[in-house]
Amino acid sequence: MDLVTALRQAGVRRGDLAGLAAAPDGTVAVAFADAAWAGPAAAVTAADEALRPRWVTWTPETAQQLVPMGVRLATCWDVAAVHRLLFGGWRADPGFAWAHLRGLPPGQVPAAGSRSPGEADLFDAAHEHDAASGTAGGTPDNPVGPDGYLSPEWTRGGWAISPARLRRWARLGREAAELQGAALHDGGGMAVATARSESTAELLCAELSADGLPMDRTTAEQVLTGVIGPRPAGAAEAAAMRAARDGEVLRQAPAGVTADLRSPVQVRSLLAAAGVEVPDTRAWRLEEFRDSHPIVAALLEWRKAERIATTYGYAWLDEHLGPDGRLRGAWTGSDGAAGRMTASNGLHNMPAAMRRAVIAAPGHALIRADLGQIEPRVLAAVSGDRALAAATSADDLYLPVAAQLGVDRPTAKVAMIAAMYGQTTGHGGQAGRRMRAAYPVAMAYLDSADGSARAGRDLRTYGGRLVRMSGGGQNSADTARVAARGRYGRNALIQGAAAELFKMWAVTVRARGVPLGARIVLCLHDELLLHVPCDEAEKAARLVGDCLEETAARWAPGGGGAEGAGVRFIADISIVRSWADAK
DNA sequence: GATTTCACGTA
DNA sequence: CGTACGTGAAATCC
Repeated sequence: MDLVTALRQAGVRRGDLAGLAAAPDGTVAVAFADAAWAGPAAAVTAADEALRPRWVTWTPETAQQLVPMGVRLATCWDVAAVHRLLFGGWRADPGFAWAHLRGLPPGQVPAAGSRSPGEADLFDAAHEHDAASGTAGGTPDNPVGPDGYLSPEWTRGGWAISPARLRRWARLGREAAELQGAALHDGGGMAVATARSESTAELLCAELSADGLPMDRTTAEQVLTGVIGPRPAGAAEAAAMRAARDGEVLRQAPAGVTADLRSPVQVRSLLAAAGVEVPDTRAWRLEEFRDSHPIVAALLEWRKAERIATTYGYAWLDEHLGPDGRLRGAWTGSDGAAGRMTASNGLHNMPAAMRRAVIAAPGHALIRADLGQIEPRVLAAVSGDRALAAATSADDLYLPVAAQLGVDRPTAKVAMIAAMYGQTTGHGGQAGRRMRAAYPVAMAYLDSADGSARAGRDLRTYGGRLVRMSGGGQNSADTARVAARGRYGRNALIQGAAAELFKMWAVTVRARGVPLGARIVLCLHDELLLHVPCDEAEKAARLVGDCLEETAARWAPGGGGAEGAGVRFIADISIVRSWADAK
C-alpha cells in the first residue's frame, strides 16, 4: 500500500511520531500506530509533505543517508540527540541509549563487535535466519535480547536489506522515542521543546554537510595570494616561498643566530638572543614586546601568514572547495558539554580575511543575521532576573546596566562577563559588588551553577541538557582545578542555553524559509548565514527577524511583562553579496 | 605510530 | 575576560 494512504488509514496526524529507518540502498521503513511499511525513500518525502509526522531516527546517520538522495524532512525526533540531552556525554549509539532508557547498567552494553570473515549479514534477506542462530541476545525478529539490551547483531550496522528487519528497527526506534518523551516530561519545562529542536537541528546539520558554504574560488585564491603569495607551481617552489617568508623574520635576528620558526622552543631561544625573554611565545604574550625588537613584529606577522599557509592555504581550498563552489565539512548538532554545533574543515574558525570569498551564487544573496549580546540576555531569561530582563529592552544592554551600577559601559561589560564566566584575578571590585546588589537573582543562578560544579554535582541547562560534572577526574581537591570546574559549570549553563535558543531559531528559519527557497548555509554559534534567491532576499531578511521573535516568545515567555522574565532578544540582519560585507 | 603540547583561528 | 571547539606542527611517549 502507498505510504501516505497507510499513514492516513492509521490516523497519523501532523507531529505524531513515525519511526524511520533507512538502508544504504535507499529502502526505508516507517513504523506508525500498530503498522509498519517498507519501500523507496521517495515515499517518505511525499508523506512528509502530506502529513508531516515527526520522524523518529536512531541517529543522525539516517538523515545523512537520506539528504544526498534528495529526502529533506521537515522535523524529526533523533534518539541519539535526545539521549545526549537527557544523559549528557558524547556516546549515543542505539544500544547505549536503549540501555539508559530501560534502566540497564550502561557499562554492560554488549559490544557491537566485528563481523567475522564469511559471516552472513543479518540484514541480508537470503541469510536472515542462519546468521542469527546460535548468537546470544536478540533473534532475527527481535532486536531486544532476553537480558533487555539491544543485540549486537542488530546494533553493529553494516546492513544489507531486509524489509522485515528494517520495519522492526523503525518500530523499536519509535518505542525508544516514546520512552524518551516520558522521561523528558518528568523533567518538565523546556525539555520536550528542546528535544524537538535539537533533533531537527540534526536534519539541518545533514543538509549543511551536503550543501556546503558558497565560496568563490577566484576570490579565495586572491585572498591567499595577498597573504602568502601566488599558488606555487610545485613542491620546490612552495619550499622556496616558505623559505622566503622565514627569511623575513630571520634577517631581523642577531648575526649568526637562526631557528626553525615552527618550533616554539627554538623561537624562544631566538627571541632570547634578541633580548626578549618570555616564558612562552604565544601571540598575546609577544604583543607587549612588539616594540622591543623588530623581530617580534616580524614574527607575529609570520605567524598570521603561516596559519593561513598551513591550515587555510591552497591545499585546504583544493581539498574542501568542490567544483560546484561549495566548501564542505561535517557538521554535528551538539558537541561538547554545552551542546553547541560544531563543524570540521575550518568552517567554524576560518580567518576573517577569507570571509570575502564567501559569496552568494549568481542570482542569489546572503542574509547575515547575528544575535546581539546573546549571553547576558540568555542569563536574564534562564535565571528569571526581572531587573536584568528590564535591561534587555535596550538595544545595547550594557547602557542600562552601566547606569544601574553607576559605572561606565566598559566597566559594566567586564563586570557582567566576569560574573558569567568567573574570573581568575581579583574579586570583581566595586562593579562586581554592585552587580550582586542590582541583579541578585541572576548572580544567585550563576553562584549555584558554580557551587554545584565545584562540588562535582551534575548540572542541567535551561533547555534540559545534562552537563556531567560527576565521575572520572572530577574529585580533585586542588584549588585551581576546583575553581576551573566552577567556571566551566557557569559557562556551560550560559553557553548551553544560548546554543539551545540558537538552534531553535535556526530550525524555525529552516522550516519557514522553504517556500522562499532560502537555505541556511552556515551556523556560527550566534550567527546565521542564509542563501536565498535575490527576489526573495527582503522577505527572507524579515522572516529571520520574525522567527527570532517567535522563538524568543516560546523560549522565554512573558514578553508582555505580566509573567516570566520578558527578555528581549535582538538580531542584526543584513542582505549582502559577500559575508564580509555586513557589519 | 599514537598521544600530548603549543599555538591560533572562530564564537 | 572567561569558556568552548577544530586544526596543524612539533615534541613526546610507547
